Amino acid sequence: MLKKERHDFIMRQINLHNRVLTSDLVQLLNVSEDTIRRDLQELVDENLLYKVHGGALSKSYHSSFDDSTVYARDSKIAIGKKAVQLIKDGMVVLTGGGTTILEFVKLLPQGLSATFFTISPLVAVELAKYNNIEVILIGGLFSKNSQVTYGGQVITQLSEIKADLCLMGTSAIHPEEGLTDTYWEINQLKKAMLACAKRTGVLCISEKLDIALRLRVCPIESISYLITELDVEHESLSRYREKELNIL
Amino acid sequence: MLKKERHDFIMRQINLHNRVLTSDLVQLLNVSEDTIRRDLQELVDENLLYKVHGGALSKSYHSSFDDSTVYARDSKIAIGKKAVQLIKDGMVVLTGGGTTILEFVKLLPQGLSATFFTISPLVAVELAKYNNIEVILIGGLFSKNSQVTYGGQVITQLSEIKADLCLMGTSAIHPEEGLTDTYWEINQLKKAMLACAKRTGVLCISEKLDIALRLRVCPIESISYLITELDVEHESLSRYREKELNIL
DNA sequence: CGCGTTTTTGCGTGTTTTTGCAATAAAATA
DNA sequence: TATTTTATTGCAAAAACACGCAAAAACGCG
Repeated sequence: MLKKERHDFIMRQINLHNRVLTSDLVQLLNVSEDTIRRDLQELVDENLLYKVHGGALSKSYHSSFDDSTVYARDSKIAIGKKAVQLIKDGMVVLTGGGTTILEFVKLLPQGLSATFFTISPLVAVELAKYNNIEVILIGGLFSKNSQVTYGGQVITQLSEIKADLCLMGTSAIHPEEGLTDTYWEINQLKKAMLACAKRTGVLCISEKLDIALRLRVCPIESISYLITELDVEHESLSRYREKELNIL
Repeated sequence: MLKKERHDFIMRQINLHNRVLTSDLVQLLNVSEDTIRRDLQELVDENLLYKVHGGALSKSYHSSFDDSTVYARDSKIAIGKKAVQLIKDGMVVLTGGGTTILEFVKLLPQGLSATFFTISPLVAVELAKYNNIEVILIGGLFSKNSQVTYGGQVITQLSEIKADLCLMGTSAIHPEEGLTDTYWEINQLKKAMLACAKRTGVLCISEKLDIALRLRVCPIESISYLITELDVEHESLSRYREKELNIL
């Protein structure tokens, strides 16, 4: 293998996973540690990555580290970790869009082998970083606000899918009113998504609890899992515990 | 064996495997290392490949390790500016993916009112920033390498579209061989894209000129506009000027 | 044809690049 | 602190490379 090819390989790994371990590269590329170290040093000289003890980091990673632009990022990561537990090898999963789902995707285990349908381009791009995940992007009109595809075509395609699990973010959830939304199109979309999955998980930061908006998506009983960043025993969730749904 | 034959052989190997080792060529062609090295140097002078220690690499093999640092960004912006001139209010445009297209999208005028179909999630997200552009994302299997949707479903959907203009990036273009590609799926995809647009523009940085890969997408005559970062009168384009296509 | 010129090719020689190893230093971990 | 893991440095061997040279072949032209 040529040096340039090795460099390209390393850069691909870095851009894919934002980080790379020297020891992993040694195995993957089947060369000595010294060679990898020299490679990394040369890439540093070309200003393409950061070198740290044990491996290297992507440059864009550092800039996206102060990515505090994502509102309540810590909470969303906590939710993501819980949601990951629902995913098993071989599953067919349907996801919506939103920053919470995005954080969830970033937390999936590397080796996971599964099929993901999604209406969110950004989620698709993130999912594509996993080698063993098949990604199907559902196409249609693209919403400027919610950054997902919507409209009749999307709903038609959804009707042809049978997923094991549907994961979606939420605008509002209420113990009596269930899942609600403000926009007609998004409302229709969520109904269609619910309809094609055996079970549904709702990812919901605590501040969206106990809110009801104009349009009803589904009653609370239609939801299988409610996933928040709060402890399962937290009192804010007491009124949801009475209902027939699993709280994570 | 004549020198020209050797050169052709080397280029075939390169386009087939994206790389070639000096030592392999020595064996295959049964000549001395020096001859191979001279050959490679001459091919470099003709701008047909990259020479590296140990062999040579294809020019089209510019692995997508550009996340933050888009390769040849200036050139791509120059191309984008030219491509923008083709877009008029009310048009229906179909675009592929790739960094060149992405730069083009960023350069569109704010007020533009048009309809864009695209197979690239990233392009869709970028297009969504324009208020008066309707964005339709064509869904299907999502390719981890090229970051676009592909496969039967995409092609079916494309067949239902009638676009005024199709804009695509390119892996390789050659005055005689036309547009070519390495992967079957992408090849099929590009054919389908061409078929549904009245006119086609190819965005092509100059280093992709005069390269022919394994699979033919279309002859050069099927292209309406060739858009490079070079001046229209540049000599590298002379062999394309003889053909029936507009050069921007 | 003859003769000078150019092109092509391989060889020898010295240089540079690449790579792994060993010894030592530094950092992380327990 | 002790131990393990990771880095650094210098060194040496192998591989790849560049350059000049010369023989052979191809070419041009009177």
